[in-house]
Amino acid sequence: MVPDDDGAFAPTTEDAPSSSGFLDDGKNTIGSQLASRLREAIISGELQAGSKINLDKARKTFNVSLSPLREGLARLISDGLVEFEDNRGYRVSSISLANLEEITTLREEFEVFALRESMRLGDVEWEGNVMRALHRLNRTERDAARPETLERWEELHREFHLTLISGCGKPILLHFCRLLLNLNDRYRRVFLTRTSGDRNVSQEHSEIAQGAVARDLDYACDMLRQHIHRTGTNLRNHLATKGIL
Amino acid sequence: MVPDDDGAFAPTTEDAPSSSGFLDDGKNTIGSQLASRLREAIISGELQAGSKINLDKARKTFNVSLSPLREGLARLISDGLVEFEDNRGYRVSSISLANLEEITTLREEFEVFALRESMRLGDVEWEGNVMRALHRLNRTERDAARPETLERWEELHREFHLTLISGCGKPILLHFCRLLLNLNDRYRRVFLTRTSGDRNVSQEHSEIAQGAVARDLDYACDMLRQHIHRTGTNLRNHLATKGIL
DNA sequence: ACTATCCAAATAATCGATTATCTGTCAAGG
DNA sequence: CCTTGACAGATAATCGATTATTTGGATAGT
Repeated sequence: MVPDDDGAFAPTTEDAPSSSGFLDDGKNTIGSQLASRLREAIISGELQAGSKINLDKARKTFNVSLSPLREGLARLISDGLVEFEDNRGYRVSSISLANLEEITTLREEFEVFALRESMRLGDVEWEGNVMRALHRLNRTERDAARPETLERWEELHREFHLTLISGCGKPILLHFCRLLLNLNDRYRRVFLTRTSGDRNVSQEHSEIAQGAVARDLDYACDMLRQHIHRTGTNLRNHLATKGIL
Repeated sequence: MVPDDDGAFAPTTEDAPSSSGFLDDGKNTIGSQLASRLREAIISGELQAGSKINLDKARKTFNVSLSPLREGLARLISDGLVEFEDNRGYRVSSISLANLEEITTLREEFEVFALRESMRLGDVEWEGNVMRALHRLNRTERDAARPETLERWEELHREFHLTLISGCGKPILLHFCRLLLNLNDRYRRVFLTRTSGDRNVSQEHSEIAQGAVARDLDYACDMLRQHIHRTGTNLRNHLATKGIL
């Protein structure tokens, strides 16, 4: 289905976008399952940024042995969500204004570049995937009162952004973007439970998607850049407000 | 020394550039040592691209237990040099024309961007580091007959490129560039034991470095881009010649 | 011959116990 | 009162053995 996944960074344990999963989707080994659970725990803020991860406690919490625990943590290192130091153990990556700003800047650079390449190279199937992802996202409500809707929305939002750039034919670039999206999502999950009033995010997504399938390179790229930039600005404000320097 | 290493991707086990290492430089745990040895084995081509890594054999070869072996391999996954699949084990990342071309393209985009940021933000110490790295590189000969000189040159070359962009103040970006450099170096180590006749690589490096410290943004970026592009072209030719599709 | 099914060897994943390293605390010496 | 060193508890790293999964080949059925 995906055309070229030859070299490094072939998708390792990412979720398959397609809906009809009749064959088991990874999640096989305990290590994999742990990676997923931990990833969710970190991105959702359940595991506080910067906090140390005590192996013994984690082992008991998840009822597993050290080996798969380390295995799972190792993957989160690749994702940039966990840091490690020899003989000093693991800790959840810390957050900071500088970190957020770097993530935003790099997303503007890389994601926009990837979108441009997708528009240049993407086929009809890619277009279809984009429109589907857009539709599913826009039909999903975000209700701050019901956490499960937030989770669902986050999932579809992530899916939308990844689908947009999925036509670029550059696995490594996709890997980088996926990673940046992970890091970015944590900030949003933690600091932003609702959209700032002066934005119509659904419309922003629609504009990007429509520009993309119409191959209006400059327009779509510009819209995406602004979209990312606005989110960055909003997050920065909330970060400042809610206390973290 | 390095200004901000706050968020994700603080340097994990990278080699310290400075020469006078009076305190132990990481390399502590067996896992770390293994990661280094395996990285060198892969980049040098000793471990063939695409080949499967049999845990049992590796365990015996290196006289270690599974735990540190997996630990080491996990790090190489972060480096993009090893791939992993649940219940199917590890294998050395394969090489391909498409992969090489992506690496080259991304280096042109990211490394040039990082250089521009370095010139914008770098301080005098950064300038000094660049000039030192340049000097050390240019004073080192590459003799195809003596492998140890090649290794030494590769190390200094890598160091030079990383130093160039080390002033950008963006740890994540640096991480990405380091990764791309790793991937790229393997191609060079395997396919290119000497420089193509029509190039004066030392001079290319000098031009980039001098443009950088003179803060001549456009010139330095252009030189770097060309430098990367030429290497990509050379590698592509050798790849085609020496048989791999 | 061709496919499907089952078995055994190979290989990966996990566990529980052991060893090595670190961290904080307290006492002795300056 | 501050520094230094040693101890003990906490924590991380490693090991060897055990369990689970995959793979290749032999066998039976069509």
